[in-house]
Order: sequence, then C-alpha cells, then structure tokens
Amino acid sequence: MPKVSDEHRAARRRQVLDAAAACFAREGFHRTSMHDIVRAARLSPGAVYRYFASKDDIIEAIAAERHARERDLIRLAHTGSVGADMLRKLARDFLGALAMPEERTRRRVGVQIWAEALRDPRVLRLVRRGVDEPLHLLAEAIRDSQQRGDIPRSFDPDAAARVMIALFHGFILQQSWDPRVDVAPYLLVIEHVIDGLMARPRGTRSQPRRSVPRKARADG
Amino acid sequence: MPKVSDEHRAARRRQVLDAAAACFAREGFHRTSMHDIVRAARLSPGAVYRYFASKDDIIEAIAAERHARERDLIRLAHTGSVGADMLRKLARDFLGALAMPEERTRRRVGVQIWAEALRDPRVLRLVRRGVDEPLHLLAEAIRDSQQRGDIPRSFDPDAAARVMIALFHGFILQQSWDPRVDVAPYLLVIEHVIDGLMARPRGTRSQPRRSVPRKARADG
Amino acid sequence: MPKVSDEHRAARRRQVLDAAAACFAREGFHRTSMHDIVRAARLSPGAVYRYFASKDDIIEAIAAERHARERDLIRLAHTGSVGADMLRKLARDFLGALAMPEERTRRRVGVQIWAEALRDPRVLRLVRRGVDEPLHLLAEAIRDSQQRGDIPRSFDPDAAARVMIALFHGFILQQSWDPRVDVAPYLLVIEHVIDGLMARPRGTRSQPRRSVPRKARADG
Amino acid sequence: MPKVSDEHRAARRRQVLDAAAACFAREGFHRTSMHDIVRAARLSPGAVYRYFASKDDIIEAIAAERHARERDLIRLAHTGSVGADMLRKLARDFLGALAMPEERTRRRVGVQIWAEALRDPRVLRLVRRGVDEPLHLLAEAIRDSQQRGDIPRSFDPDAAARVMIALFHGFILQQSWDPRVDVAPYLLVIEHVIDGLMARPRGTRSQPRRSVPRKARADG
DNA sequence: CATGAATGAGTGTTCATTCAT
DNA sequence: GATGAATGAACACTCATTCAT
Repeated sequence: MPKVSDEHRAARRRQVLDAAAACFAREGFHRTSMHDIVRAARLSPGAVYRYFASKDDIIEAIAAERHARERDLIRLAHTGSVGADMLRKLARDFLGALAMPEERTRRRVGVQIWAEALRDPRVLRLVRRGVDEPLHLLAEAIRDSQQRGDIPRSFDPDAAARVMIALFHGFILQQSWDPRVDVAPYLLVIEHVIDGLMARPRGTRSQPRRSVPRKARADG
Repeated sequence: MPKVSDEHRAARRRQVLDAAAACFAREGFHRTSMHDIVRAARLSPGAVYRYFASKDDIIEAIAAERHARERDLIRLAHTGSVGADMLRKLARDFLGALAMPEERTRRRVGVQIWAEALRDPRVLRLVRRGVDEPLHLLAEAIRDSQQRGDIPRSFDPDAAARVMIALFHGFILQQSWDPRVDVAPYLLVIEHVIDGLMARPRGTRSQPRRSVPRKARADG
Repeated sequence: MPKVSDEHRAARRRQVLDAAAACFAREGFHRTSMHDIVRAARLSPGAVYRYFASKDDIIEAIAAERHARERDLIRLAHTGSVGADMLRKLARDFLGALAMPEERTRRRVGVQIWAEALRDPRVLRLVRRGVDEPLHLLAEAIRDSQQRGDIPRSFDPDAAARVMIALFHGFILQQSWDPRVDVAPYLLVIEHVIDGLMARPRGTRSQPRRSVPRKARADG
Repeated sequence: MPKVSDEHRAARRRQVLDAAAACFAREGFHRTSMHDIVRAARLSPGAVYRYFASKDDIIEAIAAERHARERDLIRLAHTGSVGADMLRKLARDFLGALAMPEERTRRRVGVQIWAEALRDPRVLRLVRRGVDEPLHLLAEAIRDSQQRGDIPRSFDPDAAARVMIALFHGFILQQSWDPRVDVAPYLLVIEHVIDGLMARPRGTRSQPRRSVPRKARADG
C-alpha cells in the first residue's frame, strides 16, 4: 500500500506546488499568504502542512524544482553536438522551451526566486548551482574549441560562459516584464553572437549557420 | 523659507531612502518592516510618513531613483562616440560603474525591483522604461550601422539591443548572487560579442579592439 | 468474547494512559497535543478516540486513576493501627510510596492535576474527594484520640487533618520541583509533628516513638 | 519626560498583568488566549506586545511578581522576633495575608505557577527561589534554637523548614480548591505544631501560646 | 477495529498606518 | 514638525476531532 500512499503524497504536493506557483507568479512570495495558496489548492490549511513544513519549504521546493527542470533541459539540449553547434542547440532548445507562452508562470516565479536568493541561503545555494553547473558545461565546450584552435584564446572561457548564461537570464527578465517580447529574433542574434565568438578569427566557419527552428519561432 | 523647507524635505527623504535601501538589500521589500526602516533611519514612524505616503511609495521612489541613475549613466556613456564604439563605451562605463564594490546594495535592490515589477504596476512601468529607453538608443545605433553597411542586416536591431541589455542584467544577477564575480573578463567577452555583431561579415573591422580600462579591471 | 474484548479494551486504555501520563508529566496537559499522545502510544488518532471520547476524558481518567491509587494507598496504610500510630504509619507508607524515584512522572502529573482542578469541574470533584476522604479518616482518628483524652482538645480535628494532608501535598510539590529532596529527614520531622500534636499535654506518651523504616530512608 | 513615560509603562504593564492574572486564575495559562487577555485588559493585541514580548513573558512576569510579593511578606513577617516566636509570627502573617478573600485570584494563579514550573525552566527558577529563600531563613531560625538548646537536635533543620513551607503550600492548595476552608483553625494547629517542634522535649515552654489574631480569624 | 488524511476554527504574533500629544 | 503609543486586520501555523477507506 505504500505505492498508493506515495502517489497520493506526490499528487498532493503537486497540487500545492502548482497552486503556490500560480500565486507566487502573481504576487511574489511574501505577498502571497498561506491562505491564498490553500484556497488556490482547494485544500485546508492543515492539509497543506501535512505535505510542507512551512511556507519557506514550499518556496524552496519550487526553487528546487525549477533548478532540476533547468538542469534536465540543459542535459537534454547539449547531448549530441559539440562546440559552437552545442551552444547554438542549447540556446535554441533552452530559450525555446522557456519562452513558450505556457511557461509564463514559471518565468515569473523564476524571477522571484532570483530575488529570494538574496535573502534565503537555501534558495541562494540552488540558484548558484543553477548557474555553476551550466557554467562549467559551457566553459568546457569553449575551452575545447580554444584548444582545437577553432576560436581565439583572447577571452576567458568562464567569462564567455557567463555571457551565455546572462543572455538566457536577461531574456527571461525582459520577457517576464513584457510577454510580447519575441524569442525568434533574439535567438537569431544569439546565433550571431555565438558565431562571432566561436568562429576562427579569420571568419572561416566550419559549418553553415542555421536559422531558428519553426517551433521556437512560432510561439509568442 | 521654502528653500530651507525643501532642503530639509530632500534631506529627510534621502535619509529614509538610504535606510530603506540598506534594509531592502538585506531582506527584500516584504521582509523589511516599516519599523526596520524607521529604526535604520533613526526617525519615528510618524516622521517617515510625513515624507512618504506608504511603504509602496518608498519602494517606488527607490525604483524611480535607480531608473534615473541608470538613465544618467547611459546618457553620460553614450555621448561622443558612435556605432560599435558607442556600444563598447556603454558596456565599459555602465557595467564598470555597477560592478563597483560599493554598488553592492544597489545591485541587490535592483534585483528586488525586477521581481517587484511583476506585481506592482508602477514599478513595472519604471522597469520597462529602464529597458525601453536604452533599447531604442542601442537599436538606433545598430540600425545606423546597418544602414551604413557596416554590419549585416540579417538580424533585428531591436533584438540585438535586447541582447546588449540582457548582458548587463544577466551580469548584475550573477554578481548579486556572488560578488566575487569579476567584471573585467566579462567586459572583454562583451567586446568580442560587439565586434562579432558589429563587424562586417568579412571581418574587416573599422577599428582595433581595445582592452578593458584599468579602472574597471581593478574593482572586484 | 466480551472478556477478550474487555481485556483488549483495558490494554488499549492502559497504553494510552501511560503514554499520556509521560507526555503530561513533561509538558503539562495543554502543551501536550493529542498527536503527541498518539505518537507516544504508537497508535493512530482514530484508535485513541475509540477508547477515549476526548482529550479532557484522558485527563479525567488520569486524575481518576490517581485518586483511586491514593485511596488504595491510604486504605492499605491505615489498617491495623490506631491513633498516633496510624498517622505515623500513614505518613511513612504514603509519602514513602510517592517519593520512590519511579513515581516521578506520577508526582508531576499530580501537580498538573491540582492546577487543572481549578478549571475543570470534573477534575476538581476528583481532587476534592482525594482531599475529603483522607480528611475524614484522619479527622476521625484525631477525634477519637481527643475523646480518649490522649491529646488536647484545643484544636480542630479537621484542621489537624488538613495539616497532615498539607504535609503530604507540600512535600510532593517540593519534590516535583527538585527530585533530590529527600523523604527520610522529612518523615522524621513529620513524626515529631505527630508526636507534638498527638501526645498528652504533659508529654506522657502511650507508646515509644519509632524512627523511619530503612526502605523509606533509602530512596532518593 | 522619562517619568511620564515610565509611569505610563508601569501602568500599562499593571493593566495587562491584572487582566492576565484574572484570566489565568479562571482558565489556567494555556487555556487563556492572548485574545482573552487583550479583551480583559481592554487593549489591542499590538498594545500588549509593546509591553510584553510574548505570552510566556507575561506568565514569567506574573510568577516573578508573586515571588517578589512572597519575599516581601516573609521579610516583613520575620522581623522583630526570633525562634518559635518568629515561626509563629511568620505563619500568622503569611498565611493570614494569603488567605484573605481578595487573594483568591493570586492563590489560583500561584497553583498554576507551581504546575508551570514543571515545564518552563524560567518559572521553575523563580519557584525554587521562592522555596529556597524562606527555607534558609527558617532553617537558620531552627538551627539557632537547636544550638541554644531550646529544641531537640533529633531532626534536620532543613527538613523542619520544608515542613513549614509544606504547611503553607498545602493550605494554599486546599483553599484554592475550596475557598470556604478556614485559616483560623488551621493556624491554631500550626501553632501547636510549632510548639511541638520547638519546645524543649520536656515541655517547658519559654512563653505562653497565643491564639490567632482577630484579623486572620475573621476572613473566609 | 484501525488508519491517517482532512478539517477549519483558533493560536500567538506582526506590522502598516494613524493620531493625540 | 515630530513623536511613539495604539490599532486591528492579517499572518503563519496548530491541533482536537472526524470519517472514508
């Protein structure tokens, strides 16, 4: 019978987390009361506290989920290609996924998490990991290309990786403030940036640039 | 007498805003109580309410001040140069200023403002203006270069401007989570990005790249 | 089948009462939650409510048990002797039993019951009976002695009986606050008190005083 | 202006403590809600928290006040006489004061404090001091008498002092459960007890016994 | 019989704001 | 102008009790 119980538990947690995320996206963590969450989840206060020890726990769980999701997205995106290709694929898949209209709530919650990281050390740790893991991945890719001589060694691979991450975060910010902001042209510029960074100084590209895939282009 | 009164008023507002910013940087807007601000400003609650109608007013005033400051920084930075040069100068001056160690509080408050914009329309308006004004400025510069034939027309000037802004915001985020993150190498990569974007496809650059100026390199 | 069921019922009630007493001794009635009791009894909430209608019922049952136990102790102690001897035996047996180290929990719960009596009429009734029954017993013994001329008639037998009971209760209080307080010397003084009260004014005693028995002296 | 403020502060604390004591006497500490106290004190919740940091603080303040009061009573009572006289005077004054009908609330709160001492270490410390200080005082008086040869050395002065304290506490308990219990006869028996303990073994008294004073005899 | 998830009124406490002084 | 005591609704959280399974 543990299976039923576990499933139940997972379902209830989901119910609470979804309700909480909807509230948090609208009002932020600290203007959302537990009562708001309880109402949105169609539960009683006591029921919520059966699954989460505190409001901070809910916040942290949401931050952890976001972190896990991003890691999965990145892992999925970066397999099967290397060098500039990988960077391009990552940008396309990652931003493409996050820019889907139905991700609006998640983007907004993400921005709240970024702010919350400045005061909750547990959230900060998650956010930092969410930066550091892709950072290493990207830096490694860039370092590889540098060692292969494909790209100039005149810049720090870590800094270049930070630039890539800033491009993701900065876009999420802008889109959170105005959902009409479009990914497609933004991704196109990112491809130029990647080309500019990763191409041989001379400009001899090893492969042709590709445009943004249909799907990412279509969404709002 | 109005002059004295105005000076007094301005001084008191400053006192409150500085105290509030210090608190907000530490705990965020909604975990900071008016009492915290009152204590930090060494005033009485009544005194604070003589100069600000509400807590939200203080938040908004801080957001407005940040917006004004950024606009001034940008205006200062972009005068006297054009095209890629202007972009480089802007990046250097703007990020250089924001990355100064003594700006730590402002950076942290800035991130809080970005989150607050998602729930307070007045803050959102300020944040949007803080994006839109530089956006137009940058887009115009890029459009000019495109028309002059210096750079390819294959990407949207607005999107390219968004990329520049994302590079600023994204860096502020990263540095707010870890103040040890260094601007200098980051700026170097940004110059590469600008070069990559703004250079003729062939790679014929109109001017030599310059490295980051001493000052910006020095700070943490 | 009723027998098995009754045994079962009794065993379950015992399980709950023991768990509850342990909790109550630590945290008092109102800082102990039903969940605490349920956990300590290794039962489910529903199971507990099958045997007790409410938390107050558990408290009352514990008070009733204590009352019954004391009555038994007193009955046991007072048989077989009369007058001052009976008083001495009662003091020795009763305090000796309550001062055993393993009675610590019961003493602490007893003090809680005394406080609870002030707000729960059902507990008050039990506590009053716990005073009145020994009171009558003691008063009768004293009255007898007075009528036999063994002791002076200058004091109220009821009041003297109250004094005896106060000596018991007061000691339990002191020992509940500091379990290191020793019964043996205390009992010795009580014997002096009894001697002083019950002796003929002249001091001609009908029987020799005895000291405290080994057992009572030994315990902590 | 500190004087006005201090007076105000003291008055408000008094207001809260009196209201709280009335509630606590009726319902005990943990069945009294802050709302009850707030209502009884005719204040708002916020106002109460200006003067007490927590409910536990109020409980502790009440316990501390009781302790201070008892100490004063004892100090007042024991001056000006020695030996058995002092003991008699103490019993008369102390119990006489506590048994006044208007002390009903205080007695009931006192019993609650005794129970609370078992779970709140700060209250326990106060209660222990409330026992230990008179204990030493009484023990010293008894030791003196023993050394002067007035009374037998066959019992422990500390234990005898505990007996005296138990006589006080035990009476307070009984009167808290039934306010009709009368002090006068009880005090008379206590005088006998003191005589019995403190008199020379032979019965040669140094002074005539006196009965209870009019005042103490009068109250219910 | 037993379980334990669920309830929802109630808890102690906070805090933006007001206003008599 | 300035003070800080006062307000009271709202907050996060608890817990005695119930009841579908």
